[in-house]
Amino acid sequence: MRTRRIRQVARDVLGFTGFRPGQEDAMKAVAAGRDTLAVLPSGAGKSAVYTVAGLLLDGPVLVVSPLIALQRDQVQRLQELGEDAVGRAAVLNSGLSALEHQAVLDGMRDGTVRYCFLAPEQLAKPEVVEAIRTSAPALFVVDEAHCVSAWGHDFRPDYLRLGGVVEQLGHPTVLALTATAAPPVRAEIVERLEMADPAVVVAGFDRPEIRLEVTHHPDAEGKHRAVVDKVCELTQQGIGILYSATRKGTEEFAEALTGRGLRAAAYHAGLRKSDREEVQRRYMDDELDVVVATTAFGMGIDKPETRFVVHAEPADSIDSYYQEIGRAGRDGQPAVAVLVYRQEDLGIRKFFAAGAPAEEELQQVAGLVRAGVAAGLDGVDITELRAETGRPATPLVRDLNLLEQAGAVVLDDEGAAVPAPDAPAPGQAAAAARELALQHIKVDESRIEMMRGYADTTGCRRQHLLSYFGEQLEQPCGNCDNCSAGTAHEQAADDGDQVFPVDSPVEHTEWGPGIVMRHEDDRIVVLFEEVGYKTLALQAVIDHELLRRRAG
DNA sequence: CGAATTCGGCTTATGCCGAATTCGGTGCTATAAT
Repeated sequence: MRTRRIRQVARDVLGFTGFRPGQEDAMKAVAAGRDTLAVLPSGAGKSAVYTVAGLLLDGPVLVVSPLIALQRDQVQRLQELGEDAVGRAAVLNSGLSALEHQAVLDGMRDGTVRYCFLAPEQLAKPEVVEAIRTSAPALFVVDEAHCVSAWGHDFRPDYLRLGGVVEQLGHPTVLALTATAAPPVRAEIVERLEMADPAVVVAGFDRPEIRLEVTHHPDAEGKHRAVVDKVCELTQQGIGILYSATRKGTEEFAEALTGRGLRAAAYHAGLRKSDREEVQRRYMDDELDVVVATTAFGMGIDKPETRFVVHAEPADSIDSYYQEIGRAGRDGQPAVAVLVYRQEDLGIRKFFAAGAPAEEELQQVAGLVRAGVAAGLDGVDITELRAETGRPATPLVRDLNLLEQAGAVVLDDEGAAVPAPDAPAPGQAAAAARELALQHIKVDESRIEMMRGYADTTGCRRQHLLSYFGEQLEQPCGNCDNCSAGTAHEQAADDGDQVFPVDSPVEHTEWGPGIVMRHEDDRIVVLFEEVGYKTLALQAVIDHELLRRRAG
């Protein structure tokens, strides 16, 4: 019954004659009012889920999207389907005048605006949340949901507060969408968005058309040459993206490649907005052979005939790496992902992962909250903290989030902080909050180590990548450098499988509780709650009784 | 964490070397000046 309605709407509105893997399952779960996490590859397939499910639900659809450019694209896509078919779609952001802003909220309330796209920062404003609440949204979509875990902790902390927003809105059905998320990232998304007993749909993870290669280089100069040569070689076959970790790196590579006769341009967040748009437009219009970019380039870029993605430095995690190489070969034709690897380049990722707030800083914020409330305020908000400390808002929000997790403060609907009922003294609270931040850093560093593991493996690279995401590939893929070189061999089930099966909960003598993620030859990889991923030699584990199984 | 740049000491005048310092990625929003 519901299945028929879904198929009918998908056909009538989107012209679908069939579904991509996972799409229909996700639509069904959402249409049935169930919170859903859908891990589906690339852009087009995901937006269809909320477009269709939204039409079957009674009430407006709210879509949280990280970039304003992305929001505009989605609105345009819906507009092309016709207002008669899907209703009105609108964006809600700081680019609107006060009048326009109000008009969108009014439109949601009177039912004329069916889809509303906004960034999480909009939902930090209580009056916006309140206006949306009265429009009784039926569906709360978080697009690019991996941003919750990737950006929430320090860069865009409002992502961490979306769970509270969902509650304030009366818990409409929540749909989280992403193209990549390893199991612990999935768990964090579910937790942060306060999703209730969610349906988890994972499909179409493998991208067999992308050939996987890693080349190793001991020195910087040799690596630089290898990057330029590789890109020159690959542009014989088509266009692509070269990722570099720094802005300077993108400029230098772009210049070197231009010198080799290629149409190359750098892209990073330090360029003027108009220049960035121009580079993107040229890439989309086939006027460039290669875009040389930092991580600023990618989200929302859909260029299916991208033939290659080369990395001049490793990404900060396998999650990010998979996201970035996934931009190649979306047309289903052969493509290639090359990591030009030098061990020292992991250093810059470690630098980015560092940076816990100082204890004095946290103590000051905790102290100000306490003093403010003692002086008669209902709560201390960011504006007051900015005035008192002279520090920018983003780190202050991060500090408050850490203090909240440490049980020192409670944040109300207005975003104002009050001391928690049994709050520890500011000094203790600061120590606990800093401990939490250090724990995040350890986990981030362990994710970087997993990137090292990918670079160093002599096994099938695709098996390695997919097992990181909890997917098993039975046979070596035959489409990576290790398979071609003959060093890849089937990952045979070994003794470890009997004692510590994948997914089983374990406890380490030093690192505490964790979950077995995968087996690699004579080693096992465990994700520990407090220290992140660790690779352990199975023999040592057995000899020294380092791990024991625990009930889970 | 590592690369690039600047600084300082030594030395004896023009430059050289090691030590110290700095810098490095993602975007929203609000606000001020055209």
